[in-house]
This record gives sequence, structure tokens and C-alpha cells, in this order.
Amino acid sequence: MARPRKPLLSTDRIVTTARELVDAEGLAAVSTRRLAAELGVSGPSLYNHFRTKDEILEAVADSVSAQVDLSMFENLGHGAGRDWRTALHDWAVSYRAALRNHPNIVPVLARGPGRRPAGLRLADAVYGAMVGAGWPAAQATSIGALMRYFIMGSALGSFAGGFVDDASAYDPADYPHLGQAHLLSERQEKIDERAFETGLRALLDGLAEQFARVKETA
Amino acid sequence: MARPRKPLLSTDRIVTTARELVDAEGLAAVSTRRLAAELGVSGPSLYNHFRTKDEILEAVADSVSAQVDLSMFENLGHGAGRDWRTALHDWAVSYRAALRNHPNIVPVLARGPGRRPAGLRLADAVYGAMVGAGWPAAQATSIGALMRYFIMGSALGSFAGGFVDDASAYDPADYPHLGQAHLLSERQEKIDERAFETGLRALLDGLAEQFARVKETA
DNA sequence: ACCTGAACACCGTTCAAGT
DNA sequence: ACCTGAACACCGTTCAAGT
Repeated sequence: MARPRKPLLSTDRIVTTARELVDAEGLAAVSTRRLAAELGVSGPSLYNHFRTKDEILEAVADSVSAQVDLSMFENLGHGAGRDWRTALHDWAVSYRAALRNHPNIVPVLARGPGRRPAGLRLADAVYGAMVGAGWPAAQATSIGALMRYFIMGSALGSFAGGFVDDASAYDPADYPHLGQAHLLSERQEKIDERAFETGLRALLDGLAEQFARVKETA
Repeated sequence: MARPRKPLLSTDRIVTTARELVDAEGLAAVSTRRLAAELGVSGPSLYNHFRTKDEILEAVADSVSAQVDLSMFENLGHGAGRDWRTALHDWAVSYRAALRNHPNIVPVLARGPGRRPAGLRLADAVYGAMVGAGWPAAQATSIGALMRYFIMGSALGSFAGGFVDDASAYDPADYPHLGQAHLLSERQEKIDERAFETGLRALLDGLAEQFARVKETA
């Protein structure tokens, strides 16, 4: 075929198709040959648009970061002392939801923002909002980091789904408290949802205590 | 050579060598051929001891889980109401330290315990201790899950190291609050350490508030 | 039982050749 | 500029053959 009049590929089409493939069949299913076949071209064609396969996956990751709502960080006043908490909560919920819609790409996202624009926008928004709300710079950095730990950890894999669905795997002699563990995977979503909400609330309660101390000494 | 009098391989030797290879060069460096070469045998020999490459990696992951200290959960009395907190803190610190010593295997650990004995022992210990300390079963499950989210997230990759070390990557027009972000990777360990401690403390403070409420209504 | 080399069906990436 | 097929140096895994 050689070069067609109208390009067969575009970075957008590659990223969209790659995301669909990752979502449907997992990271391992994305080979350059397989992705190219899905796009109706031959494997090496992709290298006209991306330098490496990893760049394609980074672009997919960034397209997921871009789905996280950041609007709650606009107009966050200084000194109110309660708004940052609500904003952080809503952001965390939106962040997790975006990742849960595309769980297979989370390992790539977990590497950090790197040079990905949507990842950087997200880091910028949460850090800027915390500083704007009255947190000292170092603490605002910590908040960005610890929220990331928690959200990434909660999205990286299901807690409940990490246990096998087979009662015989849990010998009471070895694991005296895991008698019900085989039921975990059945109620996966609810258990993970509940743990996420419990942890998020504990985190925010704890941070509120700390914020009160910061304000006292200021 | 065919079969030697004394076996060249053992599951232990394979796991130890695989762990060293993962630690030194990363997960991607572990191919069956490369690992076999490191062990002085040919690639297919490994299949006499493990069914798949993944089973080898699972064994490596479990050997890391086994390094997590669980002794703080012994003799945790019911009703004291303050001991579970200290135990949870010390456990989290030990857990994170073990993972940070072998960060490259964390993605495998993050899948959950599955059928890995050390992973199951760990889950059994923390859940049993929380129930023993007076937490209702459903909340004890949530605690096991949310601590896992936080610890895995904190070990999966450095927060600070996720930002590139290059001031020009952070255009102030795009990211008004990331003017200092290029300095993050330099002070990586300290920033991540601090964020972990801050988050852990917030989590425990928040859980303590919740525990007080549980005890009230009981 | 435990090792070997050969083989199968894959990989990511490079490159000269085509238009 | 943007596609192609061929090629290189890899993969994980199976299997018959050796002792």
C-alpha cells in the first residue's frame, strides 16, 4: 500500500483504540502487532506516530487522568478551613472513579505524572488548592502524596478480589481468622467501596485535626 | 548434560536468584532464559520446578511478605482501646520498609494474597488483631483493606520520584503551582517518608475517632 | 526425576523500499 | 510523510530425547 493520500492513523485514533484494548483485554494484550491489527495497519506503522510502545501507554494513562474532575478546587477560599476538606473528598471520589473505569492502566499511572500534561494539571490543582486553603507548602506536598498513595492503592487492585474464592484455601490451623475470607471476592465491589470511604473519611478527619493544630500555632 | 546426580536447581535457589535479579535490574529483566543463565542452566529447566514464570514471581513476592513483622499483633488485649493503634502503626512501618527494600516486586504483591502463605498469614494477623481489639468484623475488614491501599500505594512508586528533574517541564502558564516540582526528585526519600508518616498518623487519628464512636454505641 | 536442544508462536524495534 | 515486509534479537512454553 505504501503511503496513502489520507493518513490511516492519527495519535488520537491510536490512543483511543489502545485504551479500548487495555480496558477489554488488559495491558498484556497490547502488543504493537495486535494494536496495529486492530487499527488495520501493520505493526511498524505505529512508529511513525510514537517513538515507543511505552509512549502509547503513557498517552492512554494521561487520557484517563484527564477524566478526573478538578472543578472543586476552583474558588477555594483561604481561611474557611472546611472547604478544603470537602474539595479533597470529592476529588478523591472522582479520581478513584476514573481509575476504576480503566483499572488495567493503573500500573502505568502509578509511575507518577512524569511529563504527562493531565497528570501534571492534576498535581498542580490539588497542591495549589491546599496552599490556597492555608496549608503550609511542605504539608500541601505531603497531602498530594498521601492522597495519591491511598487512591492509587485502592485502584491498583481490589482488596477483596485478591482473595481466592475457595474455602479450602484457608486452613483454620494456618489462618484462624480467615474462615470467611472465601466470601470476600463475591462481595468485592461493596467491600472495596466501603473500605475506601472509611479510609478516606479517617484520612480527612486526621488531616482536619492536624490543620487545627497548624492554625493554632500560626 | 541431562540429569545430574545431584539436582542443579531447587525452588529455594530459584526464588533467591530471581529476587536478586528483580532487585538489581527490575521485573522486566527477569526472563526465563536470563534467570536460567544466572543459575547456570538452560531456560526450560525451570519448568521442572515451577509451572510458569508467574509462579516464580509469586514465590518471590511471598518471600518479601514473609519479611513483614507481625509480632506486634500478639497479646493484643480486648478493650484497652489504645493498643490496636500502636500495633497498626508499627505494622504499617514494617510492611512499608519490607516493600521499599524490594520495590520492583510490588506490582506482583499488589495483586493480593491469592494463595500465597505469607500473604495470607499477614491478612490473618491484622484482621484477627483488629477483631480481638474490639472492632466489629466488617470494620476490621475495612481496616485491613484501607491499610493495604495506603501501604501498597506508598510503596508502588515514589511520589516525589514521579516528577521529572527538569525545571523546563513545568511551564508556569500551564502549572502555576509547580514551580518547585523539579526539586522533588532530589529529596525523594525524605518527601515520601514524611508523606507516609503524615498519612499514617491521619489515618490512625481518624480511625481512633471512629473507634470511640463504635464503643459509645456498644 | 531432572536436565538438554529444538521448535512454536509470539514479542519490540529498525530499516530499506515504496509512493 | 507515512505506510509496507523483512529482519534482528528477543520472549514463554512444550516436548522428545537423554541419563
